[in-house]
Amino acid sequence: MNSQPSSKILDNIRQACGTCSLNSLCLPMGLSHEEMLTLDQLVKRQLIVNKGEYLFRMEHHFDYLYAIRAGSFKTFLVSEKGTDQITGFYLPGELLGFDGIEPGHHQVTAVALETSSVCQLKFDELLQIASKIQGLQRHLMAILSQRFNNQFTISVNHNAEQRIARFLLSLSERFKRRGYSADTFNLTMSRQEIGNYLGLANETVSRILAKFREQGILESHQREMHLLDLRALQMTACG
Amino acid sequence: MNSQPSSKILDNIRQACGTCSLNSLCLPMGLSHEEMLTLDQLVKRQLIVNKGEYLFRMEHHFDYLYAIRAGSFKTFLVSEKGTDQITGFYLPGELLGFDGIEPGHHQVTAVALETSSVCQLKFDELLQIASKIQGLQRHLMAILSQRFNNQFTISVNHNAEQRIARFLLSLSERFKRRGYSADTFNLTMSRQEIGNYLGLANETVSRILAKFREQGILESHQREMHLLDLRALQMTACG
DNA sequence: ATTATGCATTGATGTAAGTCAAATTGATAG
DNA sequence: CTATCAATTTGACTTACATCAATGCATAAT
Repeated sequence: MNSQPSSKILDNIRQACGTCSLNSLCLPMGLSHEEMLTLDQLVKRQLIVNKGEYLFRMEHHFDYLYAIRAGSFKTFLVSEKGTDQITGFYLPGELLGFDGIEPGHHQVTAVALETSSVCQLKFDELLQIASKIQGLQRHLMAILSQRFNNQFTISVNHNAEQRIARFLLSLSERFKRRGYSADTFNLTMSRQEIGNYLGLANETVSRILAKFREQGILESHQREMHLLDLRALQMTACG
Repeated sequence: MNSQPSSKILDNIRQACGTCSLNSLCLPMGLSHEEMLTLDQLVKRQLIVNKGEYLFRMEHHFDYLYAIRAGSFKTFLVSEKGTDQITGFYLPGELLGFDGIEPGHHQVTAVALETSSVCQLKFDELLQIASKIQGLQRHLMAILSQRFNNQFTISVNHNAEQRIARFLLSLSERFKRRGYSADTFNLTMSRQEIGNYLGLANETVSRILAKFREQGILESHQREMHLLDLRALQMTACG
């Protein structure tokens, strides 16, 4: 089964992540800063995905997780009658592909929203390492559990305003954690895609953003977002 | 740190699960049938929770996962303005408590919907064992990933009929896997609770169940459910 | 520049589901 | 057996958001 000894695998991962500025986000508990110094295997594990291209497709075999180095992705599932349901947006430093673990093939399709760069991590190897490294195993489960919890943050019992406020705050939070501005960013998804994700019509998204502008909560032009009053946005999110 | 050697811990778990008819559901990949024969530590790890009692509470410290032996639970979070949001229902053979992994304290409160019996599993010990047993680690992640995926099965882009149809099918499916009838079962939750979970008013739940009755899709009286036409229900679920 | 093409915005109208209210049923206690 | 209380059902009315439609802007292609 495991032709590669796990210490060798571990070395490869160390090399791959050593110089990545995002390593603390992908696998924060797993590998100490000291462990990650060399980089020669990095390029081998790196992948460029152009805008609109698939990273993986629903029903295709599951082998890898992907850590986003740069860019962004959406995942969606295609329903019985052919309509898409967007299930998530993914930003730099975030892991994606977990949806394939169980039946062994992906439950969703992942598409790049802009030209993006990802690191490919063989899931089996990652698990092997996780069983060796204190905290990594737990961290992977934490990612999954948090993702599940957050799903209810943007949820069925919230109205359109609250959903959009929460969506913006979620993006803001995530950009901030990655060292980007928490109040000024470009959306890489359309109104249509936001609406689909939140269960709203794109017109509703547009109207509510207009309302937020009128209220002085934010400025926006097309996909440029500038949040002016995070506190007010939080109040709106709560209702 | 680990005063107990992991082989000792493993023995305890074996003993706890050896005679439980649900072991194949809780930890199917982890422990072979042969491994689980003795039972003397079982009672120690078993817990009875009466209807309406808490299994764990939001913001309380996270240490344990719970495997349901009998009964059922709901989990909910309390929003900023004090309203509840039900985040899940849990049936025999299912694990709950994962919500606490990340910040180290629970994100939701778990309440018994009827008198229930659960097994308490120390999460740290479970992880220790998972790193030893081929497949268990992966299985735990699979549970989490599936749960996340399923969240979109009952989702924002579906109307009231579809949500309720999907909810019933989900219950049916889960009862079936546990060896219970797939078409006849008692709901342990109120219309109010179903509505809260699905983002609908309890009146809407009531009305749509009435509609399903008229259509001959099911018979229901209070909380007794008898699904007559699973195929039709599936069609409704898809729209 | 000029036309195409897709996305965003804004307005007018319709509808699914929420809210409010009352009636019915069932469970529990006295 | 009757009273009480909660859950469910059903009806009348309201509303938030969807849908349909038209217009305004961008970016890209000619």
